[in-house]
Amino acid sequence: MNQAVREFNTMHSDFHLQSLLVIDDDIELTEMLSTYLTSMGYNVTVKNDGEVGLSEAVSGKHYDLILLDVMMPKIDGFDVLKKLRESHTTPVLMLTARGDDYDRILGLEIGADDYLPKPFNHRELVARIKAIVRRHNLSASGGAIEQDLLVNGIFLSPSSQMAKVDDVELVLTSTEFLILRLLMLNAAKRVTKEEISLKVLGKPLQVFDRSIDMHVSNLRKKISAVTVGEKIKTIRGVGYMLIVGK
Amino acid sequence: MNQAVREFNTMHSDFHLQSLLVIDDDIELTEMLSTYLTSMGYNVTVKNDGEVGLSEAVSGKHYDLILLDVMMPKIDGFDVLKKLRESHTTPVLMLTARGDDYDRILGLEIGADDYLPKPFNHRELVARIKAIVRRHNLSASGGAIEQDLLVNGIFLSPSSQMAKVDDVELVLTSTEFLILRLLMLNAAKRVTKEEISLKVLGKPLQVFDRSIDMHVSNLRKKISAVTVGEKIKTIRGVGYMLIVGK
DNA sequence: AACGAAACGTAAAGGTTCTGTAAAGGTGAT
DNA sequence: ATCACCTTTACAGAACCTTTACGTTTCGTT
Repeated sequence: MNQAVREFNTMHSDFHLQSLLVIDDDIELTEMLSTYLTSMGYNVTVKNDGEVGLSEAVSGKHYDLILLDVMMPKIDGFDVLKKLRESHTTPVLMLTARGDDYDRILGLEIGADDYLPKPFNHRELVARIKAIVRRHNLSASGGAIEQDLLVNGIFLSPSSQMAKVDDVELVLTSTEFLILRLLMLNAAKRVTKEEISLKVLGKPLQVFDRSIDMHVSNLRKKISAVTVGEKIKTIRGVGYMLIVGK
Repeated sequence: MNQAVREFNTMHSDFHLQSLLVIDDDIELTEMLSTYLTSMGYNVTVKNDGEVGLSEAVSGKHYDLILLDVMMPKIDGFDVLKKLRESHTTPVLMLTARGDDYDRILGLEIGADDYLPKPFNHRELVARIKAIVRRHNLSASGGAIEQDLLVNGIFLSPSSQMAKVDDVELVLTSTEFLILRLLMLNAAKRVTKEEISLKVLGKPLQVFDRSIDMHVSNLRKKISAVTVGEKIKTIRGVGYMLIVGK
C-alpha cells in the first residue's frame, strides 16, 4: 500500500481519486483494465480510439496519468504522445505488444515516462502507475516541508516520521502516522471514515471494510501504552475525532 | 554539469552580469535590495518564500550568489541552505536579524560562505558579495569548501572523502560516501529512496530497483564492523533515516 | 425496560509488500 | 585481463495491511 506513502511524501491532501485515462483500441483489454483499476481506487476513463483519446487528453480535464497503447489504427501511440507533448506534461505509460528495445527507446525519447510490454501483470501495472505518479508529484512540489504539529500532548514530526506523546516516542507505521496526522490537522473536528480512507489509504471506503477501525484500534493501543486519558474519540456512524485538552 | 557551469562562470565572469538570488520574506527589504543591487550592475531575482526560493535555487538556472534570510516562516534559512547543499555549491550569504554567534556558527558549519547581521550597510553588502564571488571563482578546483560533518559519532570529511566512526576510519565507496553524507545532512529526518536515487545516483528510482538497499546494506555492514548500535534506521515504504544519538 | 439491528473494539489469522543480503552479473578504469 | 564497484537476481524473513470472527456497545423501536 504505497498509496499512503505517496500522499505523505507529496503532502497533497487531495480529497479526490486519481484519474487515469486509458487509450487502447482493444475493447476486451480496456474493459478488464477499467474494472481492475477502478477496484484499485482509480477514477478510470477509457477511449478506444487514438484521436478521440488525444482530444480527451487535451480537453482540459485533469488526468494524473495516461495509459497509452502503441498499436492503434489511424493514429498510433507515438503520434498521440507527440501531439500531447506539444501542450501537456501529463505522465504517460506506454503499453505495447512489441517488446523490442527500439520501441522502448523511441517512446521514452519523445516523452513517455515508462513503458510496459503486453501482456503485463496487473500488479506490475499498478506498481508502475504509482511510481510514475509519485515521481511526477515529487518533482512538481519540489519536496515541500511540512510543519510539526502539537495537540493535546501529542507531538508529530512529519520530517522525521516520528510521534511523541508526553515526550515518549511512539513507534508508528506509516498508515497510523498518517491517520494521526489527519486527526491532528482536524483537531476537535469530526473526521469521517470515508475521508480517512481516501486521504490516508488512497481508496474509497468499502462496505464491510474494517481496516480503518483496526488502524485506529492499534493507534489507541500504542498511545494508551504511554499515557492516560482518551485521545481519540469515536463518533458513531461517522468516524473519529481528536480530543483537544481543555 | 555543475562543474561546467562554474568553469564557464570563472572564465567569463567579466563578460556578463552576475546573477543574485535573494530569498527573504521581508517584501520591503527585498524591493529595496532589488533596486539597489540592480543599480550596482547585478541581475537580481527575488523570492519572498523559503520553499519557492529553494526550488528556484535548484531549478537549474545559474546564480553566482544567493542572499538568504534566516528568519522566514514555514522553512527557515538554515533548512533552505541544508537542502541546497545536497545538490549545489552556489555561494550563500546569510542575512539575519539575530546577531548572536550561535546562529553564525550554525550557518557556517552547514555551508554558508558568509554572514551579515541586519540591519546592514548597502556598501558593506556589496563588498561582501564581491568578496564571496571572487573567492568562489578563485578556488581553482571549482569546489566550494565543503564542511566536515559530525553526527552521532560519525565523522565525515568531504574534502578528503573520508569517514570515521568513533575515530575508526571507514573505507567507503563514493556512492556509500554520498549516501552517508545525504543522510547526515538530513540527520533525524526521513530521506526517501527517490531522493537518494536522484541526488546520489542521479537517476529516478526504478520500480524494482534494489541498488539503494544494497548500498545501505553495505554501508551498515561497514559501520557495524567498527561500532555497536543502530545508526541507520529503515522507514518502511519510504526510505532511511540517520539516527541522532540522545 | 426489553429487544434487535447496526456499528464498534479488537484478537487472531491470512495475505501482500517491502526489506536484508548473498551471490551472480555487468561495467568501466587501469 | 584484472580490479573495484555498481546493479540485478533470488529468496527468506519481517513488517505491514486487511479480513475474519466474535464479543460489546449504542440506539431506535416496541
